[in-house]
Amino acid sequence: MVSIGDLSSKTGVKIETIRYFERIGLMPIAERKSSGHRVYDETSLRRLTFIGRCRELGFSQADIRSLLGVEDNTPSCDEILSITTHHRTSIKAKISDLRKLERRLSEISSTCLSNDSPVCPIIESLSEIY
Amino acid sequence: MVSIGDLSSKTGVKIETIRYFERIGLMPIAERKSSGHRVYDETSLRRLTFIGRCRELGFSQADIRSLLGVEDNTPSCDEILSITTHHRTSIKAKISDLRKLERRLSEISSTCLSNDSPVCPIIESLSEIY
DNA sequence: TGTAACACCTGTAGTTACTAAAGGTTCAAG
DNA sequence: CTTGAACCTTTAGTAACTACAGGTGTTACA
Repeated sequence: MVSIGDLSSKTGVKIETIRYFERIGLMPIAERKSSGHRVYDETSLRRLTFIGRCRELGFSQADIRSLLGVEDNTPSCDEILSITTHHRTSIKAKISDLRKLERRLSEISSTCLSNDSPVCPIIESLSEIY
Repeated sequence: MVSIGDLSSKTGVKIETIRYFERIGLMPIAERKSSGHRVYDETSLRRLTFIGRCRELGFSQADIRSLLGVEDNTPSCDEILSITTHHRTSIKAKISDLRKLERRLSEISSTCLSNDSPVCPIIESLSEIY
């Protein structure tokens, strides 16, 4: 039986965020001492650890909800794998988008390096009307 | 002299977003017809085109503000190159983070494929307390 | 036993970068 | 002259928290 501060340091999830997770239903409403202070057991610790890791892996709250079976019942192995695969796919897409961006930016930057004209070619190329 | 709808279709920036840009000071307060309808000239078109392209390149609003010299005066070529380079660096960092994520996810997924145990190894590994 | 420092409580507002909706005017075409 | 599209303002909603204000509880030490 630990306090919210202890739970926070064990999981690396900030206190405010734990309370927020309770508010939005990702964490169950914690039991309280007579003073109103929250107390947690190992089940809570496991659940918050899970949420924290999912967060580190970039899963959305909606995904985490599904993985935890918050609104529906506990998901099957198939459903879990499907959520994970879907997330991987969107990460790959994001990587490819960012790589394109990076290439464009490097092209644009290169126009500047060897230029001391009064007008900035970066700004010019970005404002150009076709 | 064009309407907000025309400006929107020329730049690909949604009407609501144009009004929003005006509200937050990225775009100057537009001149109005007696009816209150906004009218724009080519200067506006160039400015919005610039903002739109920056947005596509993933620059933050703060960056765009600096590039446009909204709060300070017009930035020098050096400042422009510095903002651009900084942005590139953070994109590269993001790419490398996402790649790590992707690898972790693929490891995690692989534990599931060949397993029909009653307990999901993905969920287990993510909830595990050390 | 007193008191200081700290942990905890609730509730609300702020963040980024928009998007959408409600409820009303104006414009342009037939 | 009417009708439908385009425009206006203002406000609220989104994701996923974070931070603050103003108060109560707990604990360590003198």
